[in-house]
Amino acid sequence: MSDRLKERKRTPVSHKVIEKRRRDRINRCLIELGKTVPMALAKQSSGKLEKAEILEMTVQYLRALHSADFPRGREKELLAEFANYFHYGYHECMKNLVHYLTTVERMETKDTKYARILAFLQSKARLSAEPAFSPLAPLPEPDFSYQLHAGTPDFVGHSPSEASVFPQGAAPGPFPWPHGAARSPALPYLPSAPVPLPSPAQQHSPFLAPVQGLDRHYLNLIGHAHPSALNIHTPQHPPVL
DNA sequence: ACAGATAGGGTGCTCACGGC
DNA sequence: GCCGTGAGCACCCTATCTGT
Repeated sequence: MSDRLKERKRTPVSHKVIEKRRRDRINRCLIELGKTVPMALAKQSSGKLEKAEILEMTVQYLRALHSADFPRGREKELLAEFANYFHYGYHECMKNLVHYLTTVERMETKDTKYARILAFLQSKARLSAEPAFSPLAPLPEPDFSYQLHAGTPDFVGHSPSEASVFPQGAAPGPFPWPHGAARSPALPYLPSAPVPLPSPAQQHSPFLAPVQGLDRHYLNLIGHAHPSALNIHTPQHPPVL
């Protein structure tokens, strides 16, 4: 055996170190992917992201980039839409919660608990919006004015007397995410069930603006066969709010 | 408190490669 | 061709976190 090989002789300790370095490399690259893939970045900004999720989103993202009809030259625009779509979803959840609290729980908007819940969600929304991936399309500050003041335009029609929006007085749902899921569901990133999106005329908040630009390419990117799956072009459901 | 999920660390096994 | 080694993978164990 040569001296050079003797120097490289493996000991249990060295193997531990080598393995440690290898795992570190894997984790480093996963972190990089999390910062690079728009869907992962958007989700990461509001909570923990699993390694498996990062990989899944990366696969999905790469498939989208390599799809034949990906609109060349629109990459950055679409990346920003990916990020904004997550915040749009968060905003939609908040709106549903407001509806639930006021109609099902019959909570008064003056109620301190009501105010605290919304203040908390609002603070989380702001935090998650800060590092968003949006080099070309800065995230507009969501309009939360409806939250604490029933009767503002966004809030019109959500008095407790209008609980009939929910069938049998129940809360809207079932939500497409697994009941009791600690984390967001595995891919597909978007819920499989149709999601009622407001028509352009009903979109008052500037927060929704980026989403309006979503086209069939975007929808294909995230695994839906056709835009109608999300009712974006021809909403079949009345807007929740 | 408990169970399930996840991540990290350690170690054995296998394979490719280089020296003899 | 045989042998020793490094590198990678797979498995197991443990710690931590989170939801019920």
